Amino acid sequence: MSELYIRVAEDENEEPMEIPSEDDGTVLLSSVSAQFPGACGLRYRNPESQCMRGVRLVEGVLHAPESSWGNLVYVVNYPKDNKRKMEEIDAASAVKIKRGFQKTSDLIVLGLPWKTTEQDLKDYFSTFGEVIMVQVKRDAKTGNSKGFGFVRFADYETQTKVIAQRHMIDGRWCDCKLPNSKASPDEPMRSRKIFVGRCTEDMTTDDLRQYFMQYGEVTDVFIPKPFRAFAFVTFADDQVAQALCGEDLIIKGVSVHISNAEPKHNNIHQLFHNFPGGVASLAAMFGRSQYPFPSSHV
DNA sequence: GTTGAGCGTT
Repeated sequence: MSELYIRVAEDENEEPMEIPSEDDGTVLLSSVSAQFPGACGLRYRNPESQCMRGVRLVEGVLHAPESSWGNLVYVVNYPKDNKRKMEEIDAASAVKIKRGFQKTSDLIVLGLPWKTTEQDLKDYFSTFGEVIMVQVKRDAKTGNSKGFGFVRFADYETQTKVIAQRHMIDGRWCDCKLPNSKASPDEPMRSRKIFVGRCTEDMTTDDLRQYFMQYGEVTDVFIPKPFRAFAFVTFADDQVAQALCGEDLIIKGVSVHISNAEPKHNNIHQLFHNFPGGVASLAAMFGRSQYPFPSSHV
């Protein structure tokens, strides 16, 4: 065995990544595809001919050219048909990859004693792993607990463990489940704009812009006034927006829910949208069987 | 000041 690692890149000009070789000097294709999902082989530029050469691949094992990998940078091959597709998948999952492969989500905690506080929840769940968010839902007026809350863990393994068992919290058995809010995932609208639900009043457009910048270029942030607990964020790239849909993100310590922004209605629709009795009574007033205004999109 | 299956001020 000559080297421990070979240098692999997606492109000759990209920064290479070191991929481990096996004891016999070969490199497993699986080692490559672990870092470059979808990879089906390697190639390199032959220093003498300046032509690209393929690396021998036998049953998932990549063999060094001339018995040594040398100091060359090897370039990843993707299946021809899938190349475009792979790029799209990469872009769409870039957000998730940045954060790690297993995304955690908020868990609903059912059956909490009325007296249980967020500190109690945090203390209890911290025995399982790092807790990054807790909430106890309360009546806005009285401040009384509604007997349920939410918890979010840093690691997916923790989440899995917590869901799998019942929890004795302050003398009551409680259940942790994936909330219904994402049981029926909204879809399929390739918008560059996302709906940010469960915003709090202290979130400014700057806060949101600063936060969402990490995922891609933000071209607009809109917060309805007066406060309505949601906002819209528009990205330059629709794939960034799509990749975020369905996720719960934590901004200023609170969990916001990302979904597709529904197509914007024009002013006349907005005006009549909350009409008492609904659009049916409106239609009746207009002597028609249907909502009197043509629908419009985006 | 109560309660005990559920689902987070779109």
